[in-house]
Amino acid sequence: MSWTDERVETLKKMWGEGQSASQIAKELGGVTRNAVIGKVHRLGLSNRTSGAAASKPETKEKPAAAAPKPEAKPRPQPKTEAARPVQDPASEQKPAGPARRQIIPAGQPLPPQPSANEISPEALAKVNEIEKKAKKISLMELTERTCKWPVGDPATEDFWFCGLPVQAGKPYCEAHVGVAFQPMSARRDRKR
DNA sequence: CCCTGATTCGC
DNA sequence: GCGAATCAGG
Repeated sequence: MSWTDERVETLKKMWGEGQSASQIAKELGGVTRNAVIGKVHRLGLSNRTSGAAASKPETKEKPAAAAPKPEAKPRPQPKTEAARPVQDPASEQKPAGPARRQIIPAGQPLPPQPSANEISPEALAKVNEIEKKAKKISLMELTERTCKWPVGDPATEDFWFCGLPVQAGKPYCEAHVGVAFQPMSARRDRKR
C-alpha cells in the first residue's frame, strides 16, 4: 500500500482528531501503526498541539527557525462524517453516578473539580452501559489490570469496583477513563 | 501484558 | 520516502 492523497488525508484527519496511530492504521488497513507514525513524522505533524508548541529550551536548536505556520486550515471536509448520536440527557435516572460523591482518602487537595463537570453524554452513556457488564469485584480482587472505578456506596453492600480490564497504565477501564479524564490530548513531555 | 508515540536505519 | 525494529514510557 502506498500513501495516496486520500490515505494521507485520512491520516491527517484522524491524527488531528487525536486518534491513536494504531487506530488510524486499522482504519487505513494495509499499514501498521509504525507506518502511520513514520508517516506522521515525515509529514511533520507529530505535535498534536498546534498552538502552544512544546519548545525544547534544552537542545540548542538551530536558529534556522523561520517556517512560520499560520495554521489556518479551513478543512471542513465532512466526507465520512462519523455519526454523532449525542444521546439526550434524558438517559439518566439515578445511577448513583460515581462521577462524584466519591470518598476522598485523606488528601485534602482536591482540585480535580475546578469548574462544571461537563462529561460528554456519550461517555456517560458508555459508563452506564458498561456498569452493567462490570465484574463487580471487591476491593481485594482488584489487580493491576482491573478497573478500579468504585460504584455505589462504600458504606453499604451495594458497593463494588468495575473490575473490567483496564486500558493501559490507567487505573480504569476505557469507559471510566473517559469519564475520569477529559479529552485532554495534550500530554507532551518525555525526558529522553 | 496491554498499549502509546519516537527514533533509527536499512531499504 | 518508507516502515520494521527498537526504544521509552504509561
